[in-house]
Amino acid sequence: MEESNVIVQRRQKAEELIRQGVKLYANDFKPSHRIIDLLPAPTIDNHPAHDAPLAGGTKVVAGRVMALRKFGKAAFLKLQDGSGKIQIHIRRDDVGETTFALFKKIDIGDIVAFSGPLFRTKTGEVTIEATFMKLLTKSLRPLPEKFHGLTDIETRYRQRYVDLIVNSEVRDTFHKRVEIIRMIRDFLSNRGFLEVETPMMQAIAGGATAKPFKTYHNALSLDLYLRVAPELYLKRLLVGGIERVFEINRSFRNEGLSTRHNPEFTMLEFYQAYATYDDLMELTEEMIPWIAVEVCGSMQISYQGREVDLAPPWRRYTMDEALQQIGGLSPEILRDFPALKKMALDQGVELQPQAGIGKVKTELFALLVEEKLVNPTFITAYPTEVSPLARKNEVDPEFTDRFELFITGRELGNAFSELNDPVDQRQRLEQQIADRGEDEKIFPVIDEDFIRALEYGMPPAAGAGIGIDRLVMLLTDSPSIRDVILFPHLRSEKKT
RNA sequence: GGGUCGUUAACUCAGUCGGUAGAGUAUCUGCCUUUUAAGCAGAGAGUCGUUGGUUCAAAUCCAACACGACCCA
Repeated sequence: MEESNVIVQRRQKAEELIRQGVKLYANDFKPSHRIIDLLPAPTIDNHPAHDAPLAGGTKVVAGRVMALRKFGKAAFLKLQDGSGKIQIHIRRDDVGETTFALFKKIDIGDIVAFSGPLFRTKTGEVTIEATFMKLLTKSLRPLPEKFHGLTDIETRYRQRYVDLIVNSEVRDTFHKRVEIIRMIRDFLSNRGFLEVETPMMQAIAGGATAKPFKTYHNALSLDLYLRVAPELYLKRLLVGGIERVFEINRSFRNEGLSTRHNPEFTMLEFYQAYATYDDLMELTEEMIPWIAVEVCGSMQISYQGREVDLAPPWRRYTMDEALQQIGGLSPEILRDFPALKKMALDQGVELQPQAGIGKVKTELFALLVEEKLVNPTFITAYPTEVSPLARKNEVDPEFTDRFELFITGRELGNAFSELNDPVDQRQRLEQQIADRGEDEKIFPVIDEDFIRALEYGMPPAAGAGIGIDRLVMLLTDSPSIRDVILFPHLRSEKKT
């Protein structure tokens, strides 16, 4: 670790304080108030009221020193706790020689307690007139510069603790993330859904087409995989009689990283017996706008400079309709497999030789349509070929009763009426395994226990998965998934 | 995996034509009892991402590598 002169000086200062008998890391002190509770409630335009009366009496606060303006025998400083910031005024004549001498050793970044009455400065700022000060934690490393702050993206992700100290909008984002997840819990719980936890370590990583992480259990002498989806376990619970069930938790995919992909990510999956994908469209269309209003204050939000209107009802297209009306394909070519395949190949799509028309359509959809779906849009009627766990449509078994939800050009959700015919399910999984290409890392084994569970009888049901990270990105206007994950994965820091 | 850009003090950034390192903040010293990026005077602080190459001379030119960002696959 680097030892800049600033850090060396701070270590020396710390040693000097120890020699003077000052505890650098005291933990025998409790604040009486959160800072935010001392400040007048903000007015509608978010400015603190300048004439609101202040609470009387001595207030005790603790927090991190974020700014320091010294004037010889007095000083102003900004103290930040988990709730907000307040200004402290300290004068030698108020606190006495001894405390003021200690105060002179305080650095920006130290965690300090102050107490005293509230007053307003001549500019109207609510301030604590300190009559007492106690060092709680000495900081040995300097915080980033006060004006520009910390902007280096790599440092922000690698040292998120610093990012959180100095960038209030980062704190806001993660508070909103928690709020969004809590609202989803409330929404589903209020509708009779039971929250469960299912295995993250699975002997067979099923439920999605994705490459898993592998690990090993010594005592069981067993290869295990980090799950790529909770789906097959949640459906076992439907079999078990839990008719409304959901899980919000991590899944893991051993694939590339991007602004939209982190190796571990958070998914909501929920399943409802005696429901169809239509019911889940309605549920989703209700839930997300409700969250948006609570978190953003409106159903009309802005994402990376684009206006997005989350007000229901949302547009619905079948995949074929979307390919025609948005992708610009003719109805004729949609029925002409060779022509369609040639078009895909000409556009640079890589196709396995055994790819059927459903796979080709899905690839063309991703290429030609997805990014144009800015306002929320349900795409329905996915080809059976690309939907091994979804129920076939009663009228046309080439398609499934499935939808995906797109907002700002990104897939946010995936849902379908669940396939609960164990014979069909086995055939579909076997077909998928037979069809997989050399490079596709679909898990090469059927989860026989899942089939066995279906053989006991799973009630007709529909299930949906919603990417929580992407939902949080949308509602916090964050450009990268790394902005909504506290500790995103990066390559190892260089060791030199 | 491919392309483009970036990496200089703790932080934010300059650095011209290749001539041996700069600013602001932060830090240290002195002055300063209502400041708001406080002010004034002074000081210290660098493996210029790493390793090679070209050159009398490299932060600067070339190559490889590392890490990051964005775009593409």
